[in-house]
Amino acid sequence: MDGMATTRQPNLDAAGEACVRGDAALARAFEFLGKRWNGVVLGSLRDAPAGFRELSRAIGGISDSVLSDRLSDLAGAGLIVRTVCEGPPLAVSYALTDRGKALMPALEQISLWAQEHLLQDE
Amino acid sequence: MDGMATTRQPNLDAAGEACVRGDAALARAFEFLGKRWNGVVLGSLRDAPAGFRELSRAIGGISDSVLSDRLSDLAGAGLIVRTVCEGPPLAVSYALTDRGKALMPALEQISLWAQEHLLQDE
DNA sequence: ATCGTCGCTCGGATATTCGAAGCAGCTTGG
DNA sequence: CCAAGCTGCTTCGAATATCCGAGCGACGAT
Repeated sequence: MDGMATTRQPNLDAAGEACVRGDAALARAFEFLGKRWNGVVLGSLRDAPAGFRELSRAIGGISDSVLSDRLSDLAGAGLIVRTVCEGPPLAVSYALTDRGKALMPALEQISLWAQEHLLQDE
Repeated sequence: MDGMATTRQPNLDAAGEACVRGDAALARAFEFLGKRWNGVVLGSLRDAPAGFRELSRAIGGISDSVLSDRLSDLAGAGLIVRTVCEGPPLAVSYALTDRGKALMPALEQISLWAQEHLLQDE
């Protein structure tokens, strides 16, 4: 061990910081994706817009309050839009924005990975 | 009412099951990725194995207790391995397994998305 | 011996999520 | 008409998850 570990160059350089290995961008992304249902909600919107109850059912296992929260978050972040269809029957529809759509390839990749490596348990 | 679903057939199609719009696989994946730091931890391990403190610093903002928890989770799920290097200096090293490595393309995709669509706000 | 680092664990605050219930408006239907 | 079901949420209390700081044993350097 003598030769090698004496110095520690791994990720601190004299100048200062900003040596974030894990990608600051990745970290930023996971401030959203790391919330319990955000990823799944986005995935449910992948193929088509949907209403509140529709999402609730499609996702399964999420509570109304949380879904409402997630939807607000996502809308606030500009990943989805909430559209109210007046008419009489008063329907609401959530859909992906461009920013949200741009995330779909990543989600598909994850889905693929899950299908191959996480089939149903480990 | 117009359109669809006149009767209460939410979204079951005749063929069989798997009508889960959001992809069951995606949902499964987000049982891990949806936990607050899991994605970032994996991302930090992308290029090279690392020790506990090293990860703690590289990630920044995570507490020891949570990091420890995440590491256990990930190890339990078979995405990373914990290797103890005896010697005297007693070092521990966490590294991705094959399963974990297989997830990297997806993470890169997410990172890319974040760089383009999530540059700096909030 | 004293200090600093590494790899964790423990305890207690604080934030997040859950699950059920409630409310208003519209629709079916008896 | 009025019960009963649907949709789109909101509120509440309780369970969980996460955060933060402190501490412990082992080791190396000073």
